[in-house]
Amino acid sequence: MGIAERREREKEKRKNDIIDAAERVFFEKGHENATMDDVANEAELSKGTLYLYFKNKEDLYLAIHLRGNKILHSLFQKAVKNKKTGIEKTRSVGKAYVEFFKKYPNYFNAMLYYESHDIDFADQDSVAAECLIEGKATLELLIESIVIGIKDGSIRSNIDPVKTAISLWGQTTGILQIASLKEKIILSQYFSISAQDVIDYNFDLIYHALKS
Amino acid sequence: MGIAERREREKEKRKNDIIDAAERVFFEKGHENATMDDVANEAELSKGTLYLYFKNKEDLYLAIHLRGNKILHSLFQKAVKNKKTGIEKTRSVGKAYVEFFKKYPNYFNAMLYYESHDIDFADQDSVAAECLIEGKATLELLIESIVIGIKDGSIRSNIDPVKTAISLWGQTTGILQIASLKEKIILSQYFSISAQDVIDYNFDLIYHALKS
DNA sequence: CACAAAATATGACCAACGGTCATTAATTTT
DNA sequence: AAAATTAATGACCGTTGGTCATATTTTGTG
Repeated sequence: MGIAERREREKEKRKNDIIDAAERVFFEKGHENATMDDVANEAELSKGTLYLYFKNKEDLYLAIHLRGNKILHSLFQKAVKNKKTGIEKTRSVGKAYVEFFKKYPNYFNAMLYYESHDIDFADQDSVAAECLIEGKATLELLIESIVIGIKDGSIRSNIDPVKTAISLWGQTTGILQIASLKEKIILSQYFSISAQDVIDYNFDLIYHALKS
Repeated sequence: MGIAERREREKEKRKNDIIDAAERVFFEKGHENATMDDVANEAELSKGTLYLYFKNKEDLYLAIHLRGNKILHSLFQKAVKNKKTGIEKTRSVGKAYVEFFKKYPNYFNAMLYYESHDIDFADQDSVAAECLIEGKATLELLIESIVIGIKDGSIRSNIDPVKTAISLWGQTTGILQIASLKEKIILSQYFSISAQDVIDYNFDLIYHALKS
């Protein structure tokens, strides 16, 4: 009964090839300016075929985001491993997020799209649902770091790990969003500071809020 | 020479009427699902006329955002006035932002659009350029509160007011973005916490980071 | 008032794009 | 080899943002 499995493999491969093509197109033109015809051409498939593998344009873009989120997840895992104390782990996770932002700006944009749009999670089989699971697993690493920090005394004990993790996630995403979209006009032109300055500065603030 | 002035007034009035109509449409359907034809119908004008007053759909939506930002600005002014110490002013400004988020969810959505999209500020006469100025004036109030707090000793002196203000702005926007878009699915369903919990919690974190 | 000039407004029209579906092609099963 | 199932195609459709030649209204002039 190897046929069904082979077909499954081929289907998965084709799906991946489409995402590969979609990345080339979306990363070059951006989500708004990229068209499904572009992707079809790049993938050397007809447009209709794309819709056999992905529900719609958003679903396809979320598939790209999912790849990015998996990268981020592994960066978080590395970050947690390399440090001893909880607060160091926590800070390291934050640094990993910034590293992700700088090293994979295109994936970061896909993440921003995910974070700033009202995604439809209703369909359990959609890519969106997968993103949700992957996103939770990623956040869980941050929560765990904070828990460890409370236990080892490096983080003050009167905080709530889950709320703190969500706060940190939202905060940092917000800062990186500004850094990404408003650097030229607001930061540089109005206040003569670099995105990196604000990012670094934000870390100090957070550190100050958490340490015991 | 009253004619030119009257015409100018009438032009301004018409512009406002269009924004009024646009609010009704955009607020009901959201930015993506609202069409320029909808707005034209609601305004009882032809579509072509809309384009005499606004460059494009985004410009019209930004005009709505500008109204929202002016409301926020006045809330900030009130917030600053009512408090004595710098840290109280700063906290009060934060509370005002949350009040804005709750009381004017539609304007808040317009603000989120502005914050999460790559707006074209090139044209000096566009609504986008006005938004920039208004946004800066609003942020300035936050900066000023922090400066006062450093002077009166309620905020620790080794922070940078501008960077802090930008950080707080980005952080809070990030949190409110999550609260707004991901409440149902992530916060409630996954972690059983309310958006309000996270917002309040975030305030405590920030307070902790700033106080001397 | 009559007529020209300027300013406004109109809506038919266009191009672009996301998405669909009847048809065709390829593969597997019988 | 024929039937049945699965996969792929691309012409086509509806919607929408935006335009522009034309029409209407208002203002200026003799």
